[in-house]
Amino acid sequence: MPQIAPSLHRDPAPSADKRLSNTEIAHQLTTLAQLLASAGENPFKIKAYRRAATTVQSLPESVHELVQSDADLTAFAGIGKGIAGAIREIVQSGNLRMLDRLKANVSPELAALSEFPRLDPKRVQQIYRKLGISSVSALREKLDAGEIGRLLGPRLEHHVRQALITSHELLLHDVDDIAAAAEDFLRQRGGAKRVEAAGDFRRRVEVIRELNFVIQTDDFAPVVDELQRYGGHSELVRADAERATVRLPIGILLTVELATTARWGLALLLATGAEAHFGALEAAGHDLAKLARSRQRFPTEESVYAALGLPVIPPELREGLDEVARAEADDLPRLVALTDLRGDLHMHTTASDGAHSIEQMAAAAKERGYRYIGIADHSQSLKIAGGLSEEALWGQIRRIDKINEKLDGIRVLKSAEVDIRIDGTLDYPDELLRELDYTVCSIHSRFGLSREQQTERILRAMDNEHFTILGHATGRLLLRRPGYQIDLERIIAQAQARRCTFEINASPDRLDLSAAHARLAREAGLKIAINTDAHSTRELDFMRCGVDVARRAGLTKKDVLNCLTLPQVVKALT
DNA sequence: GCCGTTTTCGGCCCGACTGTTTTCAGTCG
Repeated sequence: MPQIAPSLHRDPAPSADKRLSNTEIAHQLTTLAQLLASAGENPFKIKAYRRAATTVQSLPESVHELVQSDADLTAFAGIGKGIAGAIREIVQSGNLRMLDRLKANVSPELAALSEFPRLDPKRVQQIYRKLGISSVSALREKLDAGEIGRLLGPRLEHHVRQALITSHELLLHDVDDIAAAAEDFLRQRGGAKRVEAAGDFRRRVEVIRELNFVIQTDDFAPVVDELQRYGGHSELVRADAERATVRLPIGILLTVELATTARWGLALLLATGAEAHFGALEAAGHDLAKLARSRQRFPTEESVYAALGLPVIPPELREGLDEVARAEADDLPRLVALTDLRGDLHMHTTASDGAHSIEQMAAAAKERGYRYIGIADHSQSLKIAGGLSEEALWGQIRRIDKINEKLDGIRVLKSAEVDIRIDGTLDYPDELLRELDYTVCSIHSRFGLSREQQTERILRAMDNEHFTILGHATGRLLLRRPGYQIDLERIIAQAQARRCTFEINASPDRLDLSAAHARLAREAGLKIAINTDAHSTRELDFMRCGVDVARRAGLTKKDVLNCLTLPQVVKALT
């Protein structure tokens, strides 16, 4: 079929032809970062370009338009004068001279690698040499054939796989800001009259692939049009008269569903999920599908659940576990809330790898309404994190006593994040551990032990009478690293026998215990701590993420150790 | 290259251990 000549009716302005999306601009910045990395440039400079690229990808506004309207790009985090200039050059000329120069100076295979921002050029060149290949397509073939794993080991294989597959998942904590921006966008640019988040995000699932909103508007088509302009351009994945999905520049999907006032509650419930929850409702004889077919009004979720003869089930519990049975028995838990927390039992200070002093952490905690905090700096064997020597911990104990004399309204508890050594012994002698109010004991080494060995290691550690809380029980890092293998049921049984407990580590990439694990611990009757593991005053705000997990696990404030008052917690810890 | 409750320079972890690709790169917080 012959090419059709461009229509003469169209706007002929050449500069308007190619409007770069934020994705394309960010891509140039990450490509540049890759080439700088290959050229052995200053790592901080490389990081700066990567960070700026992420910022560009996260913006709902079109950076192209921002440049054209002469907006100040340096107002955005991680974009200073230099990178703002680079972005302007990309938008105005379509390319970046520095990038072209660097490309011209490297071999074609290295230049090709720069298209894959997460591929480490050094490691790939190593693979190229050993396998006698020189292209990304060959690399992909070798990966698929299992040769990289077989010849070069699982770690390199993992690296290549991660780098070649574009990530379409984000941590819940990172999506919080994106969801807020998307909601604004839908109201202001889309003209939506009412917007409410649903889906996994509303159920507070720890990793998000798709962001869902239910919206109300008189005209859905302009919303769909506008969504495709999100971040300059967002690819339309699917759309019909009442539902549209785009892929945002940052990688995750955004789905918007139209609802009326009369059916708002039903639409919200259906968009919130999870499928397993609907399955559990159906299995218990609650015919949600019939309600959906009816002409009845369901303006709120309350009205939907009421029609099913049930109280409202909190979104965090809608996973098809025991929530429907508990709702039927009028036995839904009153889930723990952020305001129920009275303290935080795991944080670091400048004594090890934290950014703030004991006094600063205490002041910041007091501002958040806490009555106590526990300082749990790293122990001596964790050199990289500046773990405290025995002498240093003795000194910190004395210092905390002095600080407590001066503090008003908040008490600092003495603790340490004590390494569980390979043989299951703790990283400080008993006579020192005895001086602490409690301990957080964690594994920070030898993740590769077998399930049996790792479990034994923790069980042995719990034999120590000074063991109080198991820190980040599995060591997982979401989207980066699976945890080490443990037999949690045996460890829970030992915790019951030895009067130990667990924490939900609220660090957004840990969330460890997971909701499923926290549920098991709760069912065993253990009181679980929700701890931020904060390394700065700002990270005390991670508590919200831990509370999300606790709620998904069905925890009430009675199940949470640091919902106790100061006298109660002191008693519970002795 | 960015940034500032250590603000216009000098920071932005980094240091010991692990384990096999057996000699240094990856990994822990």
